[in-house]
Amino acid sequence: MKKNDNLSKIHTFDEEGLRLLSMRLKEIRSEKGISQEELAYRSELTLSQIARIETLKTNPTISTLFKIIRTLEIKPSYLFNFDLPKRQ
Amino acid sequence: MKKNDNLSKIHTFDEEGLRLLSMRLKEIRSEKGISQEELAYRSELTLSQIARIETLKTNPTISTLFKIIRTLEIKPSYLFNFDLPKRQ
DNA sequence: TTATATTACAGCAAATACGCTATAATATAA
DNA sequence: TTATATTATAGCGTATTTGCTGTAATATAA
Repeated sequence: MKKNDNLSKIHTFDEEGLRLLSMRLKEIRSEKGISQEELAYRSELTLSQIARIETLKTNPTISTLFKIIRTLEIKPSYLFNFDLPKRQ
Repeated sequence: MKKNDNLSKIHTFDEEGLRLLSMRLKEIRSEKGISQEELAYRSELTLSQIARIETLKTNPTISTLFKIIRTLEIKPSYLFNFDLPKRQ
């Protein structure tokens, strides 16, 4: 997987955004008292993928996040309830 | 590009979510009076990619959307201000 | 402690996102 | 109308996501 090779990256990784997203997902999953495995199963995603999102090992597609959002029965804006300042 | 080959799809495409997202992006871009090209340039994305998002030809990664969000100087929740009902 | 549940990590193959470049189609202005 | 701006489409190459399948590490329970 080689995530430490930051030299060969075209599709750039917004680490700050991904970190905030990961935090929100963990928070909401904890609120709902659901494990990564249960979320994966109910979302029709793999446990791998849920873990990769929460540990910042991947840059998920929006459809993957939509699956999670639908499963958690939340509004998309609830998962994305954080600020992302403009880059200077 | 072959978007009509729905038989060999693993990474599933949430068409409804992508359509809602596309609508919000067009709306916000129009509110701000900015062209796809201008948005692409300022976001450091390609015009191709912006067009693909708005015409539902791609399933963008969240980092791509974060670039757009930062450029438009909006909250992530503003772009995701729509509902996604749970799948039965 | 030991057992169990949960989370993290790893490698492979298939599918796809994205940059790049060009062109076509469409809308808007003159 | 013609010119110009904007949006849509297309193909190619590379990097990446995701599923799949394990295994390891860590937390929790007994």
